[in-house]
Amino acid sequence: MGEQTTVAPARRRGLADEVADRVREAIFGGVYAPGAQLREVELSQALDVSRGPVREALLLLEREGLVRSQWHRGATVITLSPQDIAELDSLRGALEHLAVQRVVAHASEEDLAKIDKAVDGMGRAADAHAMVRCDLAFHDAVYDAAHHRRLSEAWQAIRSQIHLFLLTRIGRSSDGYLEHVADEHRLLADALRAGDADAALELFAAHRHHAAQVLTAHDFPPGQDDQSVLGSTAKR
Amino acid sequence: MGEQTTVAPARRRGLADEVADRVREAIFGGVYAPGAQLREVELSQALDVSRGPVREALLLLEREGLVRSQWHRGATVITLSPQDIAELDSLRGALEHLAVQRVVAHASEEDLAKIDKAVDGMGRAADAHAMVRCDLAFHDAVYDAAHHRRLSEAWQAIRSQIHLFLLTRIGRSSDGYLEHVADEHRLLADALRAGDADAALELFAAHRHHAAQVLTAHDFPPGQDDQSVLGSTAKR
DNA sequence: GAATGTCCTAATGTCGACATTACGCCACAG
DNA sequence: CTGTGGCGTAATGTCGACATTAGGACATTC
Repeated sequence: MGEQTTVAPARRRGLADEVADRVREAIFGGVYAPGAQLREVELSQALDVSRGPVREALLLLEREGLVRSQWHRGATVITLSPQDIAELDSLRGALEHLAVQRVVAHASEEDLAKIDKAVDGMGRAADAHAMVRCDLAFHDAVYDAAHHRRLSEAWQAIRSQIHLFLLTRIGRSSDGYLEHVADEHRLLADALRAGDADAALELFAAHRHHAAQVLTAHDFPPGQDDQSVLGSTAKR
Repeated sequence: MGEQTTVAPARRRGLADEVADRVREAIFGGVYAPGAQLREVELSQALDVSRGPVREALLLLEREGLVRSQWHRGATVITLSPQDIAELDSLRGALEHLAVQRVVAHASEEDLAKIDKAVDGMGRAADAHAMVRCDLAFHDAVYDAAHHRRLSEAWQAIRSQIHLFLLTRIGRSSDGYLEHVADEHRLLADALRAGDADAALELFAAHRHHAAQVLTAHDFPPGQDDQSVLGSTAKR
């Protein structure tokens, strides 16, 4: 696999980051369902740390939009309403739009290789949960290839929510996901490598729309107020 | 002024938010220059609070991108490199693109009135600092009118950096800003009210490009790798 | 003389205890 | 029976003290 031209920056992380990771995994693992309260003392006892790092970790998770905290009422796992999903879809669209443009414009062969590698990983995904992780890893690779720190941060700010969204999705309609997702991402990767911005943009938009439909279709009729960003860019 | 259809949510804020506000103002006021260290004990003594809220406030400021903190090395005010400005410009472009679309699609008369009001406020701006605040208030109003919580949050994540950018800008070329900015925003507001998405999009893009040029032009020749999102959609 | 190892200092990271707040229960007046 | 008020409890908000770490100055060695 890829040679590492520079050594890893060897940065040390505090307890807070560790705690944030554990809590995040717990949420994705179903330990804390959406809407559940995350009590500081409970977490600090369970993880055997003081409340300080736990507080800091909850702040980090709030930055990711995974939890919502209010004054003197603690933090709770978010619940994704249909409107939330529409928001995630449209915002993700805006971010990916920029990301795809930048990848097409100036991504190195190494960057593209990493994206391909992410696609390859989907073939080895055992269960749906693993596939979701691969799905996100693919998009991570795309944002990495865009070489845009703030864009990646903006993606990170909704990544966990998308993760939760995808997990909810496989809970509702597990069929058709495992089979088609790998092929779908292969198309995306190929379009990026081909350098065809418009084609890639359209494929990414279709990819998102396809994903969002599964959930919203069950809650209320289609025709959401928030259509994809695609197509309205140029035709003035 | 506008009738308030619902009472204010009356939410209480903690000390951390208060501290964050003070520190933010101090940075914008020039007390802490870009690159300066923000020591926790120093801040806690100056504001007469313990280090807990100060730590939390620094976390919040880091979420806004105003501060960068490293393990056991504390927080420092960010310094905006030309690349940073290019990143801010392009990301802001992606966000505004979505915002303008949504405002044109479904913004109420009340929303548009607030935007107009923000433009009116620019006429009464005494100095450049006040004008910068009005400038940001205008864009705040636009994002509010978009009625997209996560989009507003994404804007908040770069708002303070844009603020810093605009302050740096008036430090370099103070002429031409105070006179033209009000008119420029009036055009933006009118385009939004007219409901012409494409025209508004183009005006917003020109507005951003015009702002970014002032700074980047001094540092190195034009032709930055990161032109505005507008227009670069199709030609690959 | 340059490189290396060791100590010191000043900052952040972490902890446990106390203060403050919000929510629910229950009594009670209307 | 309904609405209001007070109280108790359990959580978060805040604080000060201790532990840990990074960076620099100094002495040491080859």
